[in-house]
Amino acid sequence: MKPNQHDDNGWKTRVPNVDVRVVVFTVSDGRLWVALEDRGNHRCLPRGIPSRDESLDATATRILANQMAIPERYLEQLYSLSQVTDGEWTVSVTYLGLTIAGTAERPSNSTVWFEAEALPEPNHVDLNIIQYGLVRLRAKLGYTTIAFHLLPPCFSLSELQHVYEAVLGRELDKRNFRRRIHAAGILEATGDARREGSHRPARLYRFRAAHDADTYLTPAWAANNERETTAT
Amino acid sequence: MKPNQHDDNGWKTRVPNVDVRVVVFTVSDGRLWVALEDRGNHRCLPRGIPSRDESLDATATRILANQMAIPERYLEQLYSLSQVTDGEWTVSVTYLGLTIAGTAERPSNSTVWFEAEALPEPNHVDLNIIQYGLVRLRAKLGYTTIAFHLLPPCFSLSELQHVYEAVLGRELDKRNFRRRIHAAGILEATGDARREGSHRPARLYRFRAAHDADTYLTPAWAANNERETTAT
DNA sequence: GCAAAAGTGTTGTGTATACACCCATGG
DNA sequence: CCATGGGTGTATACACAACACTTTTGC
Repeated sequence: MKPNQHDDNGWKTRVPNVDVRVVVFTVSDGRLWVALEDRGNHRCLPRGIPSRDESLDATATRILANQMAIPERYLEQLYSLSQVTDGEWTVSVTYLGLTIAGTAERPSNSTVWFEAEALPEPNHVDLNIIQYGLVRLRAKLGYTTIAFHLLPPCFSLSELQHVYEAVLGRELDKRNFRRRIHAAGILEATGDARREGSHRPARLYRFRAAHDADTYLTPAWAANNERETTAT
Repeated sequence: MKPNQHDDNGWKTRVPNVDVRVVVFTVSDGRLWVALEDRGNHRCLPRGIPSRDESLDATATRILANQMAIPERYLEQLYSLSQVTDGEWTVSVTYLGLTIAGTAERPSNSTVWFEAEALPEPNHVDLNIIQYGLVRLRAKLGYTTIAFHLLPPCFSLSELQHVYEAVLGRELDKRNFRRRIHAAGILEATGDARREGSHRPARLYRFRAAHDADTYLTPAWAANNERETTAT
């Protein structure tokens, strides 16, 4: 039995611990990465305990900002599950997070990035959560503009395509991809171009204001219904 | 302050209560209904407290079976949220459930069904959950076979179409609907027909074995990762 | 001039939509 | 024979996949 277990007075076995765990993805170098927290002898998903006065979304943001020094660009709740591990009963609320590679000002030394295809030995629960997060992320690429959040405000179409390819794990046809993006009407050209090699410069784009389409499967009310209410 | 609040010893404000709430839909009489629990002075979503030795899915099933006498056919987790209501901090894990109208053997007298379009005065949190459940159900009609669970094992194509129409809240074209269903290859004719009025009898169908496509956005591991594990 | 990435169109194929009439039965 | 719901096909528009070459630049 571990010290913080209180089977004797009974309450600790009847009320679960609640934690929030976040699967943060980023794309860098044409590959997809997942942030894990380095706890010396093992690595696990960034996690933390919600407090009474914040929403679960806010908890997830706080975990990333304070513990991992990761400035998150996008957060979406994934799934909740109950587990008993080493005698501790925990209900975990899991989140999918996206960020831009290399945007942390002072990278936390407890944050380590792993390629999504070559993860180390996280526990089974965390591994399942990561895999499910990837399933959701891949699915959402198809019908939302979620990929925005993996890119800086200004980018080329090739960069955008590389993000899609890194997440999906397969190559896409350049012409079909560009047609689809243009048809969606979500980009506007900045007018600038970027010269970065012995080849034709790339035109740069930014996303238009209305990014809201990707809150599709996330209930709109989830962000702000977490304050005091009166009804039961 | 309510009696079960323990601000003085501190732990109750630092560990939330956890409950599970289920939005159960059924289709009957061409309309969509939601089950609420009648608590005398108010009505709310069926809810209950998870216990240590069961998964959250199992909690939801138990709530429906024991409290509401509703035999659920389908369950899918919706969303989790944290709220402080009347001084009580609660993390609620919400579920979408489907059932077949009139299948309860001994209907519970605390279960009342309301039309989804004409709900009474549930609290705001529950109302939001119901609306979000409906959004998810509608979305899933399009790309899964979730509607199966709102019908008995044997049914006519018109009955199936009526279910779609009741959930979506709009009429569908009969020929396009039937073509789509047939093209999906998920039905097989029983060979029987049903005579039930002064008109041509309807051929009856059943669903083929492979219903699993609707576990799409629900992680496959969610059902059975809830037992004791060893790693952190 | 050549290597390297940017950029551009057409064609076929499948999928969704709109739409109107005949069929089988009970009374 | 008629009212009622069951059952069927076609034409059109749109979305998606396959596919190859020209452009601009740095060196």
